[in-house]
Amino acid sequence: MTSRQYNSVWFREPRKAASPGRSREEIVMAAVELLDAEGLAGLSMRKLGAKLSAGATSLYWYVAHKDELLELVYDEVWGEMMVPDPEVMGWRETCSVMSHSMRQVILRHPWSADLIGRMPALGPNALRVTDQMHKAFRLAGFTGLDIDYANSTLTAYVFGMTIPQVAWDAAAKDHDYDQDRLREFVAKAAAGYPELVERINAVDYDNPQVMREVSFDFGLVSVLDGLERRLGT
Amino acid sequence: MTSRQYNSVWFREPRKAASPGRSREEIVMAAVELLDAEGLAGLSMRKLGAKLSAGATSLYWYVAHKDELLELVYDEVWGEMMVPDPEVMGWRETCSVMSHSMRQVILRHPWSADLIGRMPALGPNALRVTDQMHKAFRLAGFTGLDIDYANSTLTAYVFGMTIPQVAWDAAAKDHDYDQDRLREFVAKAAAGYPELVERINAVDYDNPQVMREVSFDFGLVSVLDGLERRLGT
DNA sequence: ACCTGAACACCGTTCAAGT
DNA sequence: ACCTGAACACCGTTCAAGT
Repeated sequence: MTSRQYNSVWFREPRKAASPGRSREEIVMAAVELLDAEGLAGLSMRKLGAKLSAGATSLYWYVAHKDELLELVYDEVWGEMMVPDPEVMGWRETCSVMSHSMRQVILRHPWSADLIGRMPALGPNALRVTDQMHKAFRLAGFTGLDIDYANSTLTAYVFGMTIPQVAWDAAAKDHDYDQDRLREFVAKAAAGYPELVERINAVDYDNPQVMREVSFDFGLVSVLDGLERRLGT
Repeated sequence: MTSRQYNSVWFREPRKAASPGRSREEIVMAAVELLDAEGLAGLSMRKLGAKLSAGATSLYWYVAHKDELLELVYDEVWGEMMVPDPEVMGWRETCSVMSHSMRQVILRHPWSADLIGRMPALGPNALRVTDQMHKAFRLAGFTGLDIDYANSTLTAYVFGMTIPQVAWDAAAKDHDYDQDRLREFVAKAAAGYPELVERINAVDYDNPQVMREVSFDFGLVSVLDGLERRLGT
């Protein structure tokens, strides 16, 4: 395999821009725009180069390879997540706000869902968010490794809830938003599974967004309750 | 865009094999092997064709496109998940066993982590697992949509906990398993974040597997406690 | 009905050559 | 120091042509 040393993007000073639109910062910005518009599959070094009116391979002066670029855009996503100060909001409220923000950011940048399983979140923005969350859990009363565990649990919930949702949205978009057909499809697929059939009609297909919010909050409250229980109050 | 109708793989009868190693079943099996060996990026129609001693494009007789093949292998993964009968095990134990099984399956097939955000789980195996889980939550005392919500919450936790772990493993493998360097790297990256620095040395770098298990169980118990709380006992 | 190879329109990345 | 285009080794997919 590659067998390179662990020298992350984050440890090399970004090279200075020589022409307009060619700093690391601008490259990353353009990449995010391209990703938002065309998804992960729509980002190619060639297209990105063109967008910056540069030769496709010019970018390799600023980024070692595409994966590095993805590390950079991934952290950009973390940069959009909001974490209130747990000292003024209290830990539960902090967790709640942060969870909703995290979810919204991923839904806003669906391609980021694919990156979560691809590279660890080690950029400065990710670390800042994690740091704040650790603070929240420390203030809540967790100590030692339990701080990490509690944070992992909450983050896992948010990711796990949001990532498959992105997949659903993508499938729906790909197949022309035809809610009725999708519903029919699911009903047909679920036929023969008694438990599924039972409740398939209970689902409110007309207000999927609302149902999702309710579902998300149900789980969030459950997770926070479960964590609170660890505090042994 | 493509704008095709919602006609999933699951509704077309698989075409019969004409030569040995060319049924849908065998194609999927070979694909899983290739994926296990070389990861998602290592699966190409050409390589898969070669593995089956077929022309690269012969596969298109059995599968409409690569995405469809991925849907099939994805469901294969769901087929490996074990769900005990909740009527004999009780709901909490059922959830626990299923969660660990789900996690192990994903770790065994790391490429599956990438598919979770890419396509909905609508295959027969996925439906079977979901059906069983719904049964467990119904027996637990949940009713109506709460059954869906509870199941979503648990599944989200397991996915969200496991997917980023796969990313870590991939990064570690890519960078030569050098635990010491990785540790040093993380320490350096975390410098400047007081909460992170504080506990970075508490992490047991020598037994990462053990820590992960502990972490997973911590979160799992929390989630199950939180769900139980919804039952209002 | 099933399979093939050629062809098309793409990729990421390297590298010698330019300024 | 920075950028380029050509080139290499790949992709997924289509399709006319074979049996």
